Amino acid sequence: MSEATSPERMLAILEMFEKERRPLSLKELSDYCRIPPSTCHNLVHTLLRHSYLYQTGQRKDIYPTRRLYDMGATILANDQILQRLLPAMEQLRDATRETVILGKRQKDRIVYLEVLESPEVIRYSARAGDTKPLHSTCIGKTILSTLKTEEVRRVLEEHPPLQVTPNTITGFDRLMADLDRGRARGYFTTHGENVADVTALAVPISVNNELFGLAVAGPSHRVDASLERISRALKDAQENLLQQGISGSG
Amino acid sequence: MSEATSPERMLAILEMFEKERRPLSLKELSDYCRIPPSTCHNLVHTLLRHSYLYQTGQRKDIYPTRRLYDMGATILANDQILQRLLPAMEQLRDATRETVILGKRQKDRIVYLEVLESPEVIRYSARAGDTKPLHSTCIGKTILSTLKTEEVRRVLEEHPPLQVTPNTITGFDRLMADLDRGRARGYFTTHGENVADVTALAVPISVNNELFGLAVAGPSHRVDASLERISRALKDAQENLLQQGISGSG
DNA sequence: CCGTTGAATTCCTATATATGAATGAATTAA
DNA sequence: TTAATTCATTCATATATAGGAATTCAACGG
Repeated sequence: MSEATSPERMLAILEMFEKERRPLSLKELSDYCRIPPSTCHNLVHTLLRHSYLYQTGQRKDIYPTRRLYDMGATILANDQILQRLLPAMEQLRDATRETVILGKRQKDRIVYLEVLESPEVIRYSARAGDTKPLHSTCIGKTILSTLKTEEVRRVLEEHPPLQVTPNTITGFDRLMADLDRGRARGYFTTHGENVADVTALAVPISVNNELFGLAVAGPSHRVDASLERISRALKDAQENLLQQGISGSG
Repeated sequence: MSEATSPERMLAILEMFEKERRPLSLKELSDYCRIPPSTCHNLVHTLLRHSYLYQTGQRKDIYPTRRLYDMGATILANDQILQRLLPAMEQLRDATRETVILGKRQKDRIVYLEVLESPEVIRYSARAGDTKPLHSTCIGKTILSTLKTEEVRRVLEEHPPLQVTPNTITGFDRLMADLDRGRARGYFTTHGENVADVTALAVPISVNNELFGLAVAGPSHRVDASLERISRALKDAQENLLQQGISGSG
């Protein structure tokens, strides 16, 4: 029938407003989201009925109401994990002046749950909700490092690692060796393995017995030059959270 | 098939997190939202795939990511109408110390687009996205006042006015007389017609040739006692917006 | 004022989806 | 440790929905 499910299309409509940042007509939504007009009409009217959208302007232009924002704000304010980790993340961002990321494994990907961007104009830039591979990101390696060798092998077989950049480690043995190095030094790294010229470090963090990865990422030239200082700050943050009883890392 | 469409159910799931303010299991979502487990499973996994939800805790508890909030924030920040009206609304709220509301007609209802609540502990309380009837709210009367008599009659025939409170005006002639009084004095009122013991005043505001209603609402005992002062503040706000070229009221 | 154009809306049916029932996984109790 | 229970997941099919086509509506230019 359709190329996407109707719930997905509903998300696509909302995301289109996020992208375009202006009121859109039914036709525009239909075109941009690749949804047939009649189907788009139905979806938009469902959202209108529930007050997630309203009609503005004479040309029947449509725009989201505050409803979505208020919902997101309430939900965000009640996220126990983010609440508990945010102060330490802010401190780490300020100490390193690089982008700080909280991530978690979701099946065969890492999802970014929180991104605090560096104050520098040249910085690692990402958004909460972005997903990245397991094998080519430092948070991913952090997660993989907690698995048994056989489990890592199985994961990599089910989801063969892509050569994302020239530096990406795709071989099983080389990856295991890299994980060993990470375990030994207490943090995991990527050197341009997912994005060229980006160096990132990550440590495991455990909240409520659930595993997360905390990372610092930035342009290689800056991060490599301060690797000692940054890794120290990252480990300090991990230690800090452990002291607060938040993290019993693994 | 189902009692609600799948996009509606997706909204119901997100709203459930807003209501419960905590991670929920699939079973809980399924129960609370009255969605069969298998269907709920599908919807939740769609949201997981798109990073709107993530799995937290060991019991497969689920919670929304920041994604929704960030989307809402971007969209809200780009709402031209709210941006232009908000300063005047804040000023009006501070001047009256009562709840200030921006509303718009959506078919046979008024949708609240923005609500700035009074600082008083006893206050008119509402949320953006709430919808109210046309005939028993002051913003509704404001909108009706701009229609021709015959159009008002048709609207009321298609959506017969309910007796919401003992004070609700349901008769056509009495309502038209009330609209006339409103036109004469420059603002429209309700006296416990939609909620007992609530008095509200509204004026029309036009942005980009599109009609909105701006209202002040509060407990009758406070508002009735300061009717003169409050109506003056409301008209001042309207005048103010007109000066800025925002409002060419009707 | 009317004709033209493009968008919004409605309608019908082929088709994707919802869900009851069965299975599998995991947690708790005994 | 095993049994019991509860929850998550899969699957086949009855059923609601997506979308092409037709229609209505509205804006704009002549």
